[in-house]
Amino acid sequence: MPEMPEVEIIRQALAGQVVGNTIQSMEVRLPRLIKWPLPETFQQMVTGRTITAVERRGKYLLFRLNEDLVLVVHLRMTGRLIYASSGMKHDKYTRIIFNFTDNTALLYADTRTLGTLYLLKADELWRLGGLATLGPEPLSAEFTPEYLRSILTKYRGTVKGLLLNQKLIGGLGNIYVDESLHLARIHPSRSGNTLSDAEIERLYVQINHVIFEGIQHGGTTVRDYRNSNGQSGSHQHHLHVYGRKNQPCFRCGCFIAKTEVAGRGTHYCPTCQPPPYEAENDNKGRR
DNA sequence: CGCTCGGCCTGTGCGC
DNA sequence: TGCGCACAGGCCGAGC
Repeated sequence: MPEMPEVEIIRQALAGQVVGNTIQSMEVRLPRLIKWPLPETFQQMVTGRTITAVERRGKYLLFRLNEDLVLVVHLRMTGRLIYASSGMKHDKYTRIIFNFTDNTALLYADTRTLGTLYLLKADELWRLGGLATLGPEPLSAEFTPEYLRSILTKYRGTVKGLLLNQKLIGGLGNIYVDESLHLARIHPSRSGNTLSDAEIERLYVQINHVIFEGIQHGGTTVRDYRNSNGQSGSHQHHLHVYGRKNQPCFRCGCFIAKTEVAGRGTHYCPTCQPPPYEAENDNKGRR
């Protein structure tokens, strides 16, 4: 579900809603979502703590608590965090509830229950593998054209597989990968090490562009995504290929195709994004 | 080591 | 209409 822009929108809203709130009690309806420590321990440790900041790294949300504790939440495919005023009804997908002393609450809801929660000491975040190994994020100073080139040139798998690998770039997911490859006019099945300098530059620009626009539009709501106030984003109205199978490409009018690349449903324009053999011969010819 | 793929879950939508 | 199957925005770990 949520990719970096959606998680960032949630973070921004929650930062204004829950910072300063103290957790009075915690209700665990589905213990298996709590991966560390044991649910009972988690519950004891979090009770009485105050939220001091809400941060994000890649698609992870980090709630800083007093006494150097960090509550880490990953929403996976269908997780949602909702700030609830007192008396708000919880739907049947509400799995975990943090009740605050002012009678408001933070609800963790999740349809497919793939989400994960952790509670760690600030100096033990390295224990969380996926978080500790996150690569540079789009829009950050560490994410440069040179960095993108350095990882592409030694990558023999598909460029889509590379972009989805959180260890190489943190925060991209299926929608924004398809969108950035389309705008950069690169076929998702191309091998990373076959991209020309011009293609790498275009890809760099478009990754930052789609992530920036996604945040500007409050995220992309395909089905489950909502911000912490329960509102949808609007970036789905600005998508060029994702979810547009058999609809005309905005650039050339050809029909958008859908296949599978890197194990994921993949949308692209067969004309604007020429398949590997063609594009790679093209590059050789140019050099 | 580098990369691909199945599994984890539940709900929805499509084709027959 | 009803039913079964494929697929869904992510990640981890097994396996090649």
